[in-house]
Amino acid sequence: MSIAHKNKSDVILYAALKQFSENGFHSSPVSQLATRSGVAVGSIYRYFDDKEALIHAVFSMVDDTLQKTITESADPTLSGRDEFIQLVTSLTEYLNKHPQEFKFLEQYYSSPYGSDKKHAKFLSDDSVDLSNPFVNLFSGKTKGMLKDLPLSLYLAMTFGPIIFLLRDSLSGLVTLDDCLIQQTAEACWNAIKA
Amino acid sequence: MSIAHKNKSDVILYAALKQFSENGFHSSPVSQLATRSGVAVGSIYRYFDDKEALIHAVFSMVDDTLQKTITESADPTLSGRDEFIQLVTSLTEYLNKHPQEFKFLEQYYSSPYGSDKKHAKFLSDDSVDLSNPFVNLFSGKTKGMLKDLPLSLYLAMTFGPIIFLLRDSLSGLVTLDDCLIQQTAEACWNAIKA
Amino acid sequence: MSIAHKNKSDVILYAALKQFSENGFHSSPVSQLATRSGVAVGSIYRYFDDKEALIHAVFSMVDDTLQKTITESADPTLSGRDEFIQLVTSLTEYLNKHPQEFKFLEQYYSSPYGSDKKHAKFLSDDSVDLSNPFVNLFSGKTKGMLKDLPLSLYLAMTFGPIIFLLRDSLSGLVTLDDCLIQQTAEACWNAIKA
Amino acid sequence: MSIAHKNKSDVILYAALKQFSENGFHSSPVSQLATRSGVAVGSIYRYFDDKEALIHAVFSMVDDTLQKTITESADPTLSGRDEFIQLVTSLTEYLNKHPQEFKFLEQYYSSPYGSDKKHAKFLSDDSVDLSNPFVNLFSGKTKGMLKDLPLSLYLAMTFGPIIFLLRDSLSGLVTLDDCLIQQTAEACWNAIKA
DNA sequence: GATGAATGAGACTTCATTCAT
DNA sequence: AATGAATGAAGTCTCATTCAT
Repeated sequence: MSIAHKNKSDVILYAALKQFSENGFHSSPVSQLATRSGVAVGSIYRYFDDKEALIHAVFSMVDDTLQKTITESADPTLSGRDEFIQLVTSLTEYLNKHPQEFKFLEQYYSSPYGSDKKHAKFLSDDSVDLSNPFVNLFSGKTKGMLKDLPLSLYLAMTFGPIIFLLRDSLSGLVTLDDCLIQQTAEACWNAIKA
Repeated sequence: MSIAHKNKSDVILYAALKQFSENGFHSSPVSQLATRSGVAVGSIYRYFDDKEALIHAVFSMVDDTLQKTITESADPTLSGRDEFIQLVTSLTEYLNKHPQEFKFLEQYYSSPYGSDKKHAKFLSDDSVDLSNPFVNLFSGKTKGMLKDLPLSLYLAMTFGPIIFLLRDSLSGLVTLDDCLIQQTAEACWNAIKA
Repeated sequence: MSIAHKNKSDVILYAALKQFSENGFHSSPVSQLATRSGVAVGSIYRYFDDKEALIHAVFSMVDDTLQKTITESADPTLSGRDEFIQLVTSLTEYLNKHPQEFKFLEQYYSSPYGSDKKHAKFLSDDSVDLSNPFVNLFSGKTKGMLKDLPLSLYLAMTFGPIIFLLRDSLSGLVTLDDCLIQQTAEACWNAIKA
Repeated sequence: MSIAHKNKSDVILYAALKQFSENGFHSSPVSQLATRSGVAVGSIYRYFDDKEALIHAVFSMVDDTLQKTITESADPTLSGRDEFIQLVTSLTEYLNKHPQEFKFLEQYYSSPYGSDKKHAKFLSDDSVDLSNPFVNLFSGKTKGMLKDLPLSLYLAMTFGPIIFLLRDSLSGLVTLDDCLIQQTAEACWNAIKA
């Protein structure tokens, strides 16, 4: 099915993701979103209550895909260490290959729009959410393999470096290749392993 | 020297820092900056070319102070490990006690305004800048004490977790006390030590 | 004949009367009229040229019914005074029991839409229209019973108080019961009787 | 003092009164109000929070002047009947000479904006407001001179006919000259006198 | 005949910037 | 130097109307 036959609301969502990640929310007038979507301004308001609703909808789309990606990469047959490395690697690779999604998420979480959600499930400290593969991992299989630290620190030592490197990668300061990703994942593990 | 006698441009800068960190660039009309500064709108334009110039000036002010703070906390008499711990601790404590500055920097770097500067000196990968105490440390005293990794990864393993925790702290998800800061600094070291 | 089998254009007219009287012309988007009518937006445009035509059509419907009601209540066997009282009472009771119609008329006449028609037949000074029972009454049977005043003043002393009270009734400032209606009709008569 | 030197907010208020009375609230875009005021759109928002606030401000201006006019025309030395005639005459003459004010008030009270105030003091049933010369009159001097009717009916018999005639006058259906005004005032009195 | 998605003109409002005082 | 009233471009959103299905 060609893009021309896609759901119009999906067309708008993708165009908005592009526009937002390139220009930011405030430099993305609805008129421009409309142009990029190939629809009229009014049509956007048929699918989304207002600009804010559109932003949240883009977030949901991005977040859902990210979650599915990571969840699918979790391999319970691996050792605790190897599953950790695997998860970190998958997450980093995905975001590195999807810079628009990464930029959007960064912007969303640091904006008033995302302050509710605080952190996305995969980037967050929502410690009760066992559906998060990372939280699940830290709460289960790795017991005894890790230093005794608060969950929030496990998460900070995992996501913090990744996010930092992804930013540098976007800025062109760093080339985030497989080797560097591997090194990063191992360093993260070393930071928290017993 | 009381605030009343300060340079008028400094008064504006401080008021702008407050306003920007609390409300964001786009919810900070110049008229409001003027009110909070206790000056007229027109006066802001005497000291700064336009709103964007003011934003960059606030950044310079914040960045300068941050640099000075960290540079002053560097203690060459300590061992490589201890100096690292010391630097990380100082930086984290400073930003934790100055949430306005942290919020401003976060916002600045994720905005079009800060995309030029890429990363502030202390949060960055500007690898040639030996005046940055971290770069200086990784390039000198710690030689041989660390795994052989790219500088950018050293920096990512240092700043990434801090920034992540500071965000969580601001969101109220985590209490960033001395103990957690100490644990974090040590974990960072473990991540990169040989 | 149930409402479901009514003429589609009548269904639209009734829904529009409701909507207009409750929300006013400008807070009644055609889409909402469609929803309340249970028809599609496009269908409204099959029966009415545009929104303005619909408004005029609602007026005609309301005005026709009102005329018929009053005309039917005229009783030529009564004395001039009693027929006057009877007409005033009927008109007031009808409008008091049909607040939607009254609200609509008020709105219509005070809007650009109704400025053409000036005044509805029953509320007007259309002095040549003998089909209007009031005009008919003032021009015939009551000759000699009334002070010598212009017809427009007869009409003003008749309809003015009624309209005023109906407004107050709608506002909840007054309870327009049978007693008050009777008192009003008599006061109107006293105002103009010889 | 020429109009050019008037308070700018007054200039806007007068232009708005004109525009609203001629075209109605909904056919008076702020851009047109600005043009007629000879100011930029933005300037209107310096003086009034939004269009609604402007509408209310126009009402206050009109209502204040009307109140003052009527209050000043009250003559306590006259008999109850003569003071009543005097008040009715003054009110009618004032509104007849100020059709813009009359149109505005009609529109205001029949709009959502004026539904709070229900009725203006001089056109209303606010029965406790003795500062209203009419209410004051009906509650005092005329005791015993009037039929025993509810205050709301006194008011309806007073204002109803006037408003009706003023509408007809605006429509050109009637010429509201001194003679007709006098006849009306007397008919009103006859309607309620004992 | 009926439908309702699509359109885009136009309304309201904000706010960076200017400039006469 | 300081002031703040004035400006108008630009943004968000609504809704009457059209037209392909």
